[in-house]
Amino acid sequence: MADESTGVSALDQRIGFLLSQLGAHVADGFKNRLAPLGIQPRATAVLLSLAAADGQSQRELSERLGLHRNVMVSLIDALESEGLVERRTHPEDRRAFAVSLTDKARGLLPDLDRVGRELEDDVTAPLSAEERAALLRALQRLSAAAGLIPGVHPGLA
Amino acid sequence: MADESTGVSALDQRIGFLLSQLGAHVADGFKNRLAPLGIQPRATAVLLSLAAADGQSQRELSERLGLHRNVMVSLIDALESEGLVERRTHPEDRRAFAVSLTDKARGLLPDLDRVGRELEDDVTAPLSAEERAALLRALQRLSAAAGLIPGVHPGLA
DNA sequence: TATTGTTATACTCTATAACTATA
DNA sequence: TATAGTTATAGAGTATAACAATA
Repeated sequence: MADESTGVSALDQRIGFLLSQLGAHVADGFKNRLAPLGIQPRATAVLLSLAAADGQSQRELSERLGLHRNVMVSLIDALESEGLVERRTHPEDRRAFAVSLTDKARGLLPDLDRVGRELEDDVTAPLSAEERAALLRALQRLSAAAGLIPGVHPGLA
Repeated sequence: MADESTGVSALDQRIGFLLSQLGAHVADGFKNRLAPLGIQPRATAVLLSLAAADGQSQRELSERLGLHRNVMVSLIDALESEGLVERRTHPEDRRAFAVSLTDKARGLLPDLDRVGRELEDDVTAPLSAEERAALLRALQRLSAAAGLIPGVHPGLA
């Protein structure tokens, strides 16, 4: 396993390295496939979070996605100028906005889902259905054991 | 699988998302474990590349690691000021340097290897030895099929 | 004429703090 | 007094182009 001259294991024998390498590759692929839709990964995270719970405040979105609230301002600014979200008056707190998806954004959700599915199909193409299912279960267990919040990407921050 | 109200699959059911999520987590963990050694992931990549082939020029290192040559200048500057590499005269090209590991850097290699092993053990703790081996093989196949160069991390760039 | 290493420049990102209006 | 959103500022990081020495 270890190179005789250096005593250092090859990185491609390391699960940690492979996870990180493949993870970065997948993240790049996702970003590239998103580009034609004119949307970025962070914006996607906001849209999906709002799809699950519309009308969240910017603070709620920031906390859930692990971003600083200052960053959320320009993110929502961009989404609003693209007509994908609206800042509505918050029903319970006049300091806050209730950020809400527009119809245009709802029309985009299936595309976002499709991009994710196509990417997954491409990346896992070498695996049989059984191997794919086993990999999914293994990754879910590792993610849970690492204390990662389901659906929250640490690289967004 | 898909949420009834939105038609969007949960991200934690997606192999692509999980790979990216875990990959970012592992990369963070690696960076954190490296910090006490006073070294960064990029610098680690340079040291490991030199451990495999000492005396490479900055251009060779740049190409192999997927970094721009301008970035390599400050990277080597930092490593040199820390006493981990030396710029020697290149035996075949007087424009170039032969970047060489110092004894101090060679003494650091086992630590770098240990960090990678400890991280892998932590991340894969929930898996049996058999499951771990199966995961390693699956990730190796996916990495190869994706056209990734063994041992080269796309996120370095 | 092309290439290696270097430097300068502008551009983007990020982090911190401070401000306003509400609570 | 604390919080939601915003803005300003400085620092880090990145990309581009240009330069001197050498091929």
